[in-house]
Amino acid sequence: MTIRTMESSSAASGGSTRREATRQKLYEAAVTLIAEQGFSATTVDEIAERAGVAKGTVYYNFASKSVLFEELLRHGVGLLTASLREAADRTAREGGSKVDALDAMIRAGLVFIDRYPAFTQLYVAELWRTNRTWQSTLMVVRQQAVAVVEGVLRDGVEGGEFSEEIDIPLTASALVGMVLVAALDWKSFQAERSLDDVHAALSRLLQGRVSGCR
Amino acid sequence: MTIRTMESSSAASGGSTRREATRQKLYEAAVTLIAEQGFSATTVDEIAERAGVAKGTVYYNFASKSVLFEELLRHGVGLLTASLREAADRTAREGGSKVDALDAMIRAGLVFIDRYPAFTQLYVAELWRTNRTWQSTLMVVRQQAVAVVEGVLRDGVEGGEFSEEIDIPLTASALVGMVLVAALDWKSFQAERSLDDVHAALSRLLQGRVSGCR
DNA sequence: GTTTTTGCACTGACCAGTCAGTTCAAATTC
DNA sequence: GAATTTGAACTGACTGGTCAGTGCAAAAAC
Repeated sequence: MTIRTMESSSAASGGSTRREATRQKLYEAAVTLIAEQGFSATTVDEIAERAGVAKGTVYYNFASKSVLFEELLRHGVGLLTASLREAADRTAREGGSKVDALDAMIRAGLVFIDRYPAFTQLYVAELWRTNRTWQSTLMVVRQQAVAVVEGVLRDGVEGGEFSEEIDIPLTASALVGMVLVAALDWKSFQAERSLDDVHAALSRLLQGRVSGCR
Repeated sequence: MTIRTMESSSAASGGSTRREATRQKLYEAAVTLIAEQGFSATTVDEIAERAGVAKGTVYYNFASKSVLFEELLRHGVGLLTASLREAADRTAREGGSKVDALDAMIRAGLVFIDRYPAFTQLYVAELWRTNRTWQSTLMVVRQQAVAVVEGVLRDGVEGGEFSEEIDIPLTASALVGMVLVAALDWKSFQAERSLDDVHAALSRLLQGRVSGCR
């Protein structure tokens, strides 16, 4: 058991120290490797090599391989949550409806996945696992993101825009799933298509315009 | 290089030999362990122990750990595809519309995930990875399943039931994602809810009845 | 002069895959 | 029908390699 005192004392978030730059390089190296191969199949030596640092540096900056991964997860989902919230808020500010807000969040989700496909991949791969040390981190972080969608749905029901009958958590999950899977398939199997294209298809589905909306 | 003559001569499919029973036990042991921990983190010793056989038996029945996993994938997705196709065919036979067919397939998907949650979990975790030996197996098998959904969409467009504007592969992905993520969240976070409940929520979403269908 | 990084040798646990040997039910022989 | 043989199925101790994590002295960065 290594002693590693206070990870967060000096420059917890967004610091511009040298250390922060090294950590960023390590995140970037780890994210692609773990997305490709999975956590267990990725070695610390590989991560260090891809980041262009010595192995010792990894352990100078993170207590362990798992801790590196956990902080990576927190970091990534933090970005996503901020982006979703920003999309919802912007729509509200501009006086859009709640469907507009959902639509804006779909786009924000697509933009995120477009920019960080490896992170998304890795996140999906770990999300429903059990018995892993970082499970609780993952749950917390998931809830933060899903809560944004649920909030918009709740507001929509209260404002009379959505049916009272809808099941908020389940509908939120389903919407997230729709975007997630469509986007991952897009990136994996038809990477040449434009974001607007994908967004248009998902919008149509959201608004029930597939089956003519009888 | 071990010599392994004709795997399939005597009782290739559904045979009731002792060997077949052992393989089944190994599949069942492997699927839960790999779903929980991932492929690399799961040891062959663990699989053997949970299946109640000796390690050597694993290697008597499968050329390697990866081969065991690949055959497990093929086996599982085979079941899913058959079930989806059955749902689509049944609806057609009974004179249902294409929306009815999609709805029946959503239910078939939920039933499958309800029965084999571990398999689903493991499948999702591996699907978008790259650089793994079983990647091609996974792609083939994925396409079989998605093709069933695409087929129904295509028929629906031809028959005038769906808009000509829809993007078939993307919409199919999105529908699959909707069911997949909603169902995994259901199993992981609100396992007490009934299948009918979940199905109702997804039906509503499919038919655009969320936003009142203006 | 303090913080951070490097390079590298080392350890101990763990694990995929191997192989010589065992088991036992069915086939063969007498 | 009792004795013997066969071989597919199974066993588990063993091996060779891999990898997370350590330790530390010296260099570099600030």
